[in-house]
Amino acid sequence: MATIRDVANRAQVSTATVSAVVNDSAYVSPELRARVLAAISELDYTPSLAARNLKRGRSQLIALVVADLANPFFARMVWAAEAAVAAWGYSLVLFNSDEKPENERRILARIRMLSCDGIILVPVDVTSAIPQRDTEGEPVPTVLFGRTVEGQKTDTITIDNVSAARQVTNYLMDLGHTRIGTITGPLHLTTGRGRLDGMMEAMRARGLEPAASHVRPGEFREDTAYSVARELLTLPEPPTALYIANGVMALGVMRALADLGLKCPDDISIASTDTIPGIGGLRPRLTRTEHPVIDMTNEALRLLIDRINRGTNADPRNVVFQPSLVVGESCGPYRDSPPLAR
Amino acid sequence: MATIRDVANRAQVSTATVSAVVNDSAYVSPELRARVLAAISELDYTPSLAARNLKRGRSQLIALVVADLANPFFARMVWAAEAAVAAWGYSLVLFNSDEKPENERRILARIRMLSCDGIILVPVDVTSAIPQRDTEGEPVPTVLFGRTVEGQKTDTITIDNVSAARQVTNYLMDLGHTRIGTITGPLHLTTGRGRLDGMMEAMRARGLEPAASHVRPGEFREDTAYSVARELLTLPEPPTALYIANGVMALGVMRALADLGLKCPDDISIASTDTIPGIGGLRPRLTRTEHPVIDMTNEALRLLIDRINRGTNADPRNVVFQPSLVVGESCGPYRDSPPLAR
DNA sequence: ACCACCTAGCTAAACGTTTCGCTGAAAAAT
DNA sequence: ATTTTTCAGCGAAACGTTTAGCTAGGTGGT
Repeated sequence: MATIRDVANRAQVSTATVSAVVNDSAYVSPELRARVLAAISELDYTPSLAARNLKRGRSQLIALVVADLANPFFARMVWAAEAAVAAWGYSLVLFNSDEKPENERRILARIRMLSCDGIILVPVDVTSAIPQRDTEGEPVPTVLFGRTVEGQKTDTITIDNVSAARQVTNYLMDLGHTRIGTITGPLHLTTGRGRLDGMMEAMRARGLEPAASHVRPGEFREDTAYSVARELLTLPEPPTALYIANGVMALGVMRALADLGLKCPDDISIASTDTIPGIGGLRPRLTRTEHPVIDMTNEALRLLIDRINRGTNADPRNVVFQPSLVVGESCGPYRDSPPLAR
Repeated sequence: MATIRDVANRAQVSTATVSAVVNDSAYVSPELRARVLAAISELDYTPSLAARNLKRGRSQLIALVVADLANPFFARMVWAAEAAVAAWGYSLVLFNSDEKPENERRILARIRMLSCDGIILVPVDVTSAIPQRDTEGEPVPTVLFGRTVEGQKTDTITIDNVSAARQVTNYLMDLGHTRIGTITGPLHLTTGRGRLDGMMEAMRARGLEPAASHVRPGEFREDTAYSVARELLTLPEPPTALYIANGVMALGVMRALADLGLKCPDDISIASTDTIPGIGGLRPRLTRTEHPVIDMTNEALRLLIDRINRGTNADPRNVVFQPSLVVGESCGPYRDSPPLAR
């Protein structure tokens, strides 16, 4: 492949002149510019970003590390991130830690080797470590997404999980439900913990509390939620309403209802934090809080590009998005003695 | 950030010795090796992939260019590709051409600049151009995925679209349906064209042909399929069965049915090529051909890594996956005079 | 005519790594 | 004891680009 030296030879100019034309970084006379452009075209010259990176210390790469790429929530985030990164003139390097700390460590080491200009990270745990450029501690520009991490001075983009859960729980209580169960996310994550806290706070504010047997861990996984929902729904005294802590688990719960021959809201009311795109149009429409994933991702990129350009000394910023309740068709007023599952 | 020279200084050896230790590429005495490893640790040294790339001519990057990242089919592909690429020791650079030729051209130019070691490309059109390393025409190792391109000597991974459509259409005809409609993909794509061809061939083999008004373009988009389905289903003599050419459009059709108060298979039978993960568990379960996206993606990566290692001179390989019909609950036997939509 | 200033284009070093070829010391062969 | 062979470790060039500093020629002022 042709290099800048080949182009310089062909155009009878220096490499500095070719570089000035390619980058439009200095005045070059029209005559020389025309010769350089002709040589570039004739030789089909493409600059090497590796060489440019080596000289300038910028890779034009943004790393995105999601926690569970199989989750449609993160698929939407990837979609938005790719578009935003392209719009800013970068390329997206995608990693999936699959909720494993050892994967995350290896990925962050790889990101240092690639000398990515910035990172968007969905941390696997509250102790995830932001990579540093060197032992003196200058961090790679990083935005934490959706979840926060202890003791780290980085920009963060989160949603108000407590408020999301509170809105859903209040809605169910407004409909008269008092026996409300929940299927939770992992409680070591700020998202999982915040959503359970929000539900508990909302119920306690009205002098209520879920039965211990009605609070089950679903690990943010569809299949786990499916199993747990079957258990909940076949208890002697099942809940009359369910708060489900993410969209993927909501899908599992809907599958469990279908398999048990139960309908919502006839037999049970269900509502969730977030949903799955695509099923939003199916009946019954799920009552849920909506996460503005696209807006959050775009804002994360804006913060990150700003951090890359302005350096890492400025105070970190924490942007908290507010979820909004979307009332669907999956919740109804409390009624005595819902039919037992068969 | 520490460089190999810093490590060499600290360990009192040469950069060649440090490189030999880091890469395990030559014998180094235990004493020197220990000194180098200690220095690496003390200085928190991370090799620069940019410098390595410049010297070796290998970036350790694989580019994945999908055609529509909003489509869950491609989201699954991205999930599988990230895992496979990581397993082979590469990093994944993700691009979304959004079915636009001008995006694809810009993306392929960027991939050359990044000197990606290989590309998996879902081409936007049958005339998409595989990038060359130089004007002498040595191509970047590339595997075309799902769709093929005219006159290009590259490895390809496809599904037998004709067979997929034929299986679904035969199933519907076996149930007694003769008035079968279809919502097609873009016909300039080998996938869209192949599926319509397969349906036509299957019907013609039994002396049948869809009514012209029953063949509508859905562009592989959910919202387009939704509109088109409403039109089809409110015709004076609507089809009694529908073949839908991809999973996303099947979702749109199901939404249209729900909005029109129609049920399948009671009011109409519907079946599709491919589906959307996540809705497979909801009722009624969609009858469909299943695309082994994960297997196809893994095989694409195997072909690509092999091509990277062995060079681009070997004959191209074309692996065609066979879809399999999965009978769900969305099709029933033909019955006279299905109820009209209200 | 001479001097001062400006500027387009050039030279060459540097970015961080790899690796070829060299060399001095040790081991083996005679 | 001498000669030959082997090998661990090293020096330095190269990968392709950018850019600081230099210079020759042109322009403007006196």
